Amino acid sequence: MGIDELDGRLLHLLADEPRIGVLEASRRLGVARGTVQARLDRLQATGVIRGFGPDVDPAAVGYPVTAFATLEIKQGQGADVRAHLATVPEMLELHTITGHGDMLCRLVARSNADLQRVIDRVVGFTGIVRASTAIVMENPVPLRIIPLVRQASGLADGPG
Amino acid sequence: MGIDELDGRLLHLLADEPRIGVLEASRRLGVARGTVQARLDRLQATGVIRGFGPDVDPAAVGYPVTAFATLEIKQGQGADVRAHLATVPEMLELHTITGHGDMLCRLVARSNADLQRVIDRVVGFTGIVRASTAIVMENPVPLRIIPLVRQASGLADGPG
DNA sequence: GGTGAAAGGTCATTAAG
DNA sequence: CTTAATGACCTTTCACC
Repeated sequence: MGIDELDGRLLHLLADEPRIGVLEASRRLGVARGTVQARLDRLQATGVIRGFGPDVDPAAVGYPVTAFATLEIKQGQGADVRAHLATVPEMLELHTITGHGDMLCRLVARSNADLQRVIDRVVGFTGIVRASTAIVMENPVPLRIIPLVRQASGLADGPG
Repeated sequence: MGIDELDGRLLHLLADEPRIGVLEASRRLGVARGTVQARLDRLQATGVIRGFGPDVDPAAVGYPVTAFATLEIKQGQGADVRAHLATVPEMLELHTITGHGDMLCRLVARSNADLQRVIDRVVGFTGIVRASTAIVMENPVPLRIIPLVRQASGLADGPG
């Protein structure tokens, strides 16, 4: 289940320089080629590394506005609502959560005005009782994983 | 600012098969290698592609519990709170938002019990007036970008 | 450790806005 | 005229056996 210190250093290296090769990585880590290859294979096989997909910035493709919407769902309508939300391209992420609301989703839009259109499309569905939206103003900490990897692998702070 | 249809197809291809090479991509897209290379360079230079960092699953490294916390911040304490939150490895993402709360953050933990420890660490800071947490039960739509890329580039549905 | 393949760079030519 | 695509060539580097 866990990852060790070498896994942590490898992940950190890959995050810093994603286009690094196995050979170069083995040099930086001070281990044999085969070791890096085996670790990489294992990390992918166990699902630690889901993939290396391009990290696309929604703002850079014309969607600079982000918002989080909490949706209250009518009992028994969950599956239908999920299917509906999945068809909205501006809906980037959907969670079912505890608490007063039932679902939390991340939305993007071309502008604040456009956000209204997106929200209308999202909530324009029977089964959604109520929606409350919070617009993102700043993003002081963009989605990150390295600090957690350090924690999980027992790495110290500082570069590794 | 925007991206065209070829950019969209390239991003889609990269998302599908992240380890694809420039040469193979050029074959699949039916354009010259230099074209793919130029598009890739431009997409990265303009910030559309932030990087190709490994997509690490927090659950697979021992943090299967996800939660969203809304924090109400005392006026003028924003910067200090941000700095504090940034030191918490289990805090994966931080936004400042409109609405009743002032900040929204994504947290992970080793268990529901461990989440209490994380929350205590997060809110154990002067400047945070109140916190409300929603635990994620399911994630029907994990963070995705391709549908938005299609929308932005004018691609039709279906594979491409 | 060797070998075939691909990445990355440059260039001149050509097409399209 | 400016921008982009193309195919060619070359060198270094890597992945695989």
